[in-house]
Amino acid sequence: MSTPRELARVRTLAEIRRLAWEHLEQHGAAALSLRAIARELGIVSSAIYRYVPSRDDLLTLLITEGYRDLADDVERALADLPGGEAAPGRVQWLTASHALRSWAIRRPAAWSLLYGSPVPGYSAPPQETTPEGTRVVLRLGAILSAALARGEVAAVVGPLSGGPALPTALAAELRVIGGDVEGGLDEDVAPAAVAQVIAGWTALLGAVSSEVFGQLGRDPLGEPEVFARVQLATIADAVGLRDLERAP
Amino acid sequence: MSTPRELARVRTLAEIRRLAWEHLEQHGAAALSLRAIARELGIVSSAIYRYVPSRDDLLTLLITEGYRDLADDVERALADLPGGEAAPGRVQWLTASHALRSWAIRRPAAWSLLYGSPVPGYSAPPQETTPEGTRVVLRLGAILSAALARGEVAAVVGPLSGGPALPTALAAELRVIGGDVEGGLDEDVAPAAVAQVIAGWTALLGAVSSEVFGQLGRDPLGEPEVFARVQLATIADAVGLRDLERAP
DNA sequence: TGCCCAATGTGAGCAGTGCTCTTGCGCACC
DNA sequence: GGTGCGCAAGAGCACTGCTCACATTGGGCA
Repeated sequence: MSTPRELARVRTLAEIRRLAWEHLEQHGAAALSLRAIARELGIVSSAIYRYVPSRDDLLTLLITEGYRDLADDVERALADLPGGEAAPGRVQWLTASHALRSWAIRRPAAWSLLYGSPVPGYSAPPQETTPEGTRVVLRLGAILSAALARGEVAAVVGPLSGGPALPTALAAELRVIGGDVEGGLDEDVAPAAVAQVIAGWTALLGAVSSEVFGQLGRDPLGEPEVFARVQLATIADAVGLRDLERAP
Repeated sequence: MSTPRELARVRTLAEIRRLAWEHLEQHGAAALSLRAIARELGIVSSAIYRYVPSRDDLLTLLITEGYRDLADDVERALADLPGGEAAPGRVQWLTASHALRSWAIRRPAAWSLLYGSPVPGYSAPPQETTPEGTRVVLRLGAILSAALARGEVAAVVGPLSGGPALPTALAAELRVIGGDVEGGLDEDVAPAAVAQVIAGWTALLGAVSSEVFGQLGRDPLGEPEVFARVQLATIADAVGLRDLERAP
């Protein structure tokens, strides 16, 4: 292994991915063109199929790479947090939220690819994208579970008290994570907590997507950073994460 | 006016819109093909340009039509509400939320067109889409404003107390609506309320989009209706709308 | 060192797309 | 009853994904 040919091959493949991202950032997912990539690579259009089986496979490649990069970013931000896992749950959640948002702002096309409307005629193969794609949600779930176990979460509100059972694969995974945490999650509280995490997650997706996609009008607010901070803090509130410094 | 020719023209245009929606529902926005529509219309491909200037103009047409249909749906649901404007704010908000969601479930491609990632190379002309596109948010803002004036909204939480000013066109519009309501909104509370509405709105977008786009895995929960109800109720909670029957 | 064959690059070609242009037909109006 | 305008037809351009037969070339083995 690592013969010159294989080395050249991975180099070419990396260059293809780089050009593909460049194209994606400029022209959007649906306009991703293998021919254009081949052209910029200085190669005839058909030769690209020596490296990438099809356009859809390239998309899958980019999607998993995007998920991985995003999750790495979030986990890096959490690792840089003073106190680490011992930091207050709300601080961890907000750190992850802001890492999520700034990644999306930095790479709007990538965000669009991961969390925008699905590319027509293409659906990502779950067995390849799911592992990387669920890392962030699961991390958020772990954060909330830990905070819950430490009593940092306000009482679950409204319709969720004694809420309905939510049997789902994601819920199961989240409950597993909850089980790993000191104290774990007893049966009464777990379904509601799972619902809270998912609700917070979809709210995060909505807030970030609205900003990235310009859904609130182009440059809706004079102060995007301030507004984003308010939005993300509101979501942290909605999830029940108490601000330990303000309200003891 | 209404000569036979003009009549035939509007009939053909309506048929084009119908076929376009059909195509959209089946193949997605980016795959919308004028040639295919012309083919199904029994017309040669170039003839379609007598009716629709370009593919992008057809998209604009569909987008405004979609916004209008959605807003009409929401307002119809609110009009059918027993009590009408006098109904509790939370009931009105939840009614609008569920109308929004079921419209999205019923017309996923339309939802994707309106609130998904923007179609690359195309951006909707704001002067044509904005009026219809903001009807639902503004309605939600009016509902929250009214509820606020009637004291049905829980104290604004966390970081929003005395929150930062949010000077924006949307905020201005929302404040105008608030001014129409009995009692109006005084300066202290308005910015926070505006932030609440926008936060609730983006959360709604996120929740609905996650469900429509299958972001939580395909068929994530065994009981989609139950889960949606919990999600939407959580958002109503987050916005601060109190459940008058449960917690007086 | 030299040779073989697999890995890679080439170019033509098929079917599809959006869009433009010229040509000619037929209907509606005067 | 003419006739001018609205409309359809068809060819054509440039682009896409993808396939296939063929040419080239360079790495690894004898």
